[in-house]
Amino acid sequence: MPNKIDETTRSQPAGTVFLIDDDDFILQVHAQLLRSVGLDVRSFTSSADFLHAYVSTPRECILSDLRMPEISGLQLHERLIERGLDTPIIFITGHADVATAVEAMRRGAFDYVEKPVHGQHLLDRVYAALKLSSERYHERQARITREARLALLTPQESKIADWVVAGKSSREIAELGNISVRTVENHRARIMDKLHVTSVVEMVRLLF
Amino acid sequence: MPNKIDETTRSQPAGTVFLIDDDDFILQVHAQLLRSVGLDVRSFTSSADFLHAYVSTPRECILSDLRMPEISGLQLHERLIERGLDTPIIFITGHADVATAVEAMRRGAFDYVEKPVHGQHLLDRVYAALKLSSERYHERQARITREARLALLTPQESKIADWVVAGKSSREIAELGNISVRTVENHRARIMDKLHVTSVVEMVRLLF
DNA sequence: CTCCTGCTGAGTAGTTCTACTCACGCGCGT
DNA sequence: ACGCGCGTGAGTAGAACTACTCAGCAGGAG
Repeated sequence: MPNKIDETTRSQPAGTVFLIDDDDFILQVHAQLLRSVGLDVRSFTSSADFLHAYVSTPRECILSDLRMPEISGLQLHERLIERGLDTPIIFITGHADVATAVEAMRRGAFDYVEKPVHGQHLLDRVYAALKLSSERYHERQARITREARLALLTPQESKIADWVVAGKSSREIAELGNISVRTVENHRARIMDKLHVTSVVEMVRLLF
Repeated sequence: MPNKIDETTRSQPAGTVFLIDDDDFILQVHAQLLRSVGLDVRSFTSSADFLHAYVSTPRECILSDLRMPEISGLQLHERLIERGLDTPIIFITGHADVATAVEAMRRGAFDYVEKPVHGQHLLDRVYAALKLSSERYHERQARITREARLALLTPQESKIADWVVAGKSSREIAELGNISVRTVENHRARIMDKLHVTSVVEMVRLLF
C-alpha cells in the first residue's frame, strides 16, 4: 500500500547534516560520504552563509571546519549558543592545537576530529550526534508544550499552581494567600482545566 | 561562643583536591599553590596509590598528570567511571596531542590544562570543578535517600506506588491489580508512611 | 509447630478534592 | 456605558482520599 514514503517518515530515522567548510573540495568529499548513507546534507562555504540559512530540524548536527576566514568554527559555535541553540557540533580541523581543542570541547562541542578524516569513524560520531540532537528535540518539544500551557494561567492562578505542586492543600493555600478555601478550589479547577490534566498527580508531573 | 570550628563546617566551603603526578617536584609545587588558598590537598605519586587510598568526599576534584607509568591518566579516569564515580577530573600535561585531549574531554573529563600551568587559571578551574562536585554530591545524596525509602517497600507496595505516581486513582489501581479498593487504600497508607510523605504530591515529587 | 511478615479485606469517621452552578466588584479597552 | 477578563466568594453533591482499627490466610524462619 505505501508506495510513497512521506517526508516525515523518511527524514525521521536519517537526519540532516549541516556541512561548513571554506574548502569546496573537502565539502564535496564529506557531502558524498554522508549522502551515501542516506543523510540529508546541506553544504555551506562560510559560517555566515550557514547562520543566514539555518533553520532547525528535529534530527540534525553540524560538521564544521575550525579554521575559516571571517567567522571561525569557535565563533560560529558561540553565535549558536547566543541564539540559545544546542545543536551538536563536530569540528574538523587540520592544524590543531590542544588549547583550541580543549576550549571547544569545554564549551560543549560534541566532538573534535582531526584530518585526515576516517570515514567510518566520522559516520559513527555523526550518528551519535544525531541521536543526541533527536533526544534534545523531544525534550525541547515537551518543554515548549509545558510553557505554552503555563502561559494560559493568570498570575494568581500560577501562584496557586506553584503552591499545589509544592504539596500544599487547598486549606493551606487559602491561608497563605489570604483568600477563602472556595476560591482556591475554584482556581484549582480552572488551572486543571487550562493545563488539560485530570488529577493533581498529572499536574505535578507536568509542572515539577 | 564557637571558638572551635568543626570539621564539617571547615571543609564545606573549601574542598579537597586529589593531586596525582609521578614527578615529586611538580606535586609539591601544585600542592603548595592549592594549600595557599585553604584547600585540603592529598598528594599521590601514582594512580594505583590514589585508587587505593581514595575515599569520596562531598566537595572534591582530581588533578592528575596524564602521562604516568603503569596507570595513565586516561586509564585512571576509566577506572573511576567503572566504579560509578563522577568526580570531576582535571588533566595536566606537558606533551599533549589533540587526539588524547579530545578523547579525555569526550569521556567527561572536566578540563585539560597544558604545562606550564598558570596559577590563577588553574585555581579558577579547580574552583569550578569543586562547585560541580558539590552539586553532584547533593544530587547523589537525594538519590540515595530516595532509594533507601523505596527499598522499604514490599514488591506489591512498590507496584502500587508506581501506579499512584502514574496518576491512577485507588479505584483504577484496584481494577489493574484485581484487588479491592480498600486494600489499595491500605497499601497507599502504608506506602505514605514508609516514604515519610504526607500527601500524594510529595510522593510524586519523591518518586517521579 | 509457632511466630512473623506480607497481602488481603473491611468498618467507621472525617477530611479533602472535584464538578457543576451562580454571583459580585474591579479595571480596562472600545 | 458596555462588555470582558480577572479575582473573589458560595451552594450542592458526589467522588476520592486519609486515619484509625481489626482480622483472616499463606509462606518462610526459628
